[in-house]
Amino acid sequence: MRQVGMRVGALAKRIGISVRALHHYDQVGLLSPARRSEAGYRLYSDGDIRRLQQIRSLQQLGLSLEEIRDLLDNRHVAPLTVIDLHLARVRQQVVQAQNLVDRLQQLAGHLHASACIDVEEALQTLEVMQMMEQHYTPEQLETLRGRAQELGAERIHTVEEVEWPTLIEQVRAALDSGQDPASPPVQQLAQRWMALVREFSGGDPGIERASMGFLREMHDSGDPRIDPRMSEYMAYIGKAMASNRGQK
Amino acid sequence: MRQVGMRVGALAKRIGISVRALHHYDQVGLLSPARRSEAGYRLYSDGDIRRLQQIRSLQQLGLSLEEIRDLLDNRHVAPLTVIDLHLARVRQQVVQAQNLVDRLQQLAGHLHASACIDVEEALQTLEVMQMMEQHYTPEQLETLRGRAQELGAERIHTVEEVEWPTLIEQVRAALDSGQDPASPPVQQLAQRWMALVREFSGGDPGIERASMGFLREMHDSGDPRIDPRMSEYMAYIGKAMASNRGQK
DNA sequence: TCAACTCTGACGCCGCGTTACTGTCG
DNA sequence: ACGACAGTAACGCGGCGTCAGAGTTG
Repeated sequence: MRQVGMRVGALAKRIGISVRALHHYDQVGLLSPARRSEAGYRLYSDGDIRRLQQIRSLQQLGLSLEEIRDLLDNRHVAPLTVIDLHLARVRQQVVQAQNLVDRLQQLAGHLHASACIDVEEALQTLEVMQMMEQHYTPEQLETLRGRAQELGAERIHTVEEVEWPTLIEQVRAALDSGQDPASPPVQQLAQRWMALVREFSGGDPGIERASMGFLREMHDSGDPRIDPRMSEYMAYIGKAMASNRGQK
Repeated sequence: MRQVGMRVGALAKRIGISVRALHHYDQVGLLSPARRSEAGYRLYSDGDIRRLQQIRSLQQLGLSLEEIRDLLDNRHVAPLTVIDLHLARVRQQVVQAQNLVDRLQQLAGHLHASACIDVEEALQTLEVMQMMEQHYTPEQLETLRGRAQELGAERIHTVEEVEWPTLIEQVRAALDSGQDPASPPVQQLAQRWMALVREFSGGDPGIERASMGFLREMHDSGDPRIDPRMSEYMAYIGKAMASNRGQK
């Protein structure tokens, strides 16, 4: 019995694998049975079984069938290199999956907090968060989080949904009516603008600079949540602030 | 320009995606352009762009295209559930990847330590380690590791490669020559057997019991590294030990 | 007319799962 | 002659990459 070798079904059951898998290994040249019966049945030798066990072990380490074949067949591929490279890959996977977990937790947090918030809204929040993580340094993010807590969710909501839109609209009106940036009304708008920015940045110049890049990036990417004329407004307010500094 | 919509190439460049991907999204009904030109060119509206951005965001969270479609199309699939479920999946991924890292590090350690050790040898070590992790409790493993350090690598090697094989061979000879398990020579072999087991188990009865299951498992799985008559030897030695206890 | 773009259609990847149909063994 | 096996061949999954060949646009 042992001499003639095992057939696919028996081997599959013994190792805990599917017959199809064995067929596949044969097909790709990873494990071909030592012999065939007259009827063409695959007959696996003890050596084949050992090889199969090695294959399974290496598979559980996450190696691809091709890598396993190279490892077991070619002595010239250094196991050290293969394993070390693979280790680096898997480490990378862990990091990325962990990042995913973090972001998903944030999103889940938003969803649970705001009860029946819809996907789009949560996604907007998430997108902004991701953008922020790209544009601010970790310390700046820390500072911003601190400011946000001081201000409270209500105040933030008011500013984002009421005060900024109102201010932007006033700036647009002033710009379109051709008012001089140095004129008192526009100066007042500029003051208000700076006040709002300061309220969130906490006066940190690094954060204010980063915010500029952040806004420009969102604008350039054509984000429809950003007023397409935002750069005009910013230039206009910039002139107003410059004339103010000039006067002083 | 904005009214007629963007064509694939432009949209692809703007979002940072391939044209093929957009074709694919259209094919699977994830994102179909608002209109088509007379020549059949896909023309994407601003709404399409927003949707595409949402798609990309959800993709970066690791959701499948199908899940994304369901989330964005059907309001009846609760985002909470989808996200929470996915979060659980990704957490699982992290755990498994971390386990992989641990095992790979062990393997890499063996490879680096024994310089030019070949794959098979390292794999054997690894397989045994995995078997051990299944059969011993974490505390037992801790104990075993402690014992192994006390004994030193050299002593372990001697026992595994010389003393055990020698003892097993003597037991086989005694068994095959039909010696009475209660006879003094066999009693001595049993003493030696127990001494070797105690040297590694540290006398912990839980470990000794687990080791029995461990050996039997390896034997039943037909591992060619285990002497196929091992269970015979164990029964024989068991009798010897029993007769010893009976005498006492 | 030419380049740059667009279209559709089809195969390839990886590790098999899943039919579907035919042949062999006891 | 039947049922439990074996064989080969083929498509399918996910998310596109990558041709190939033909038509459109500026």
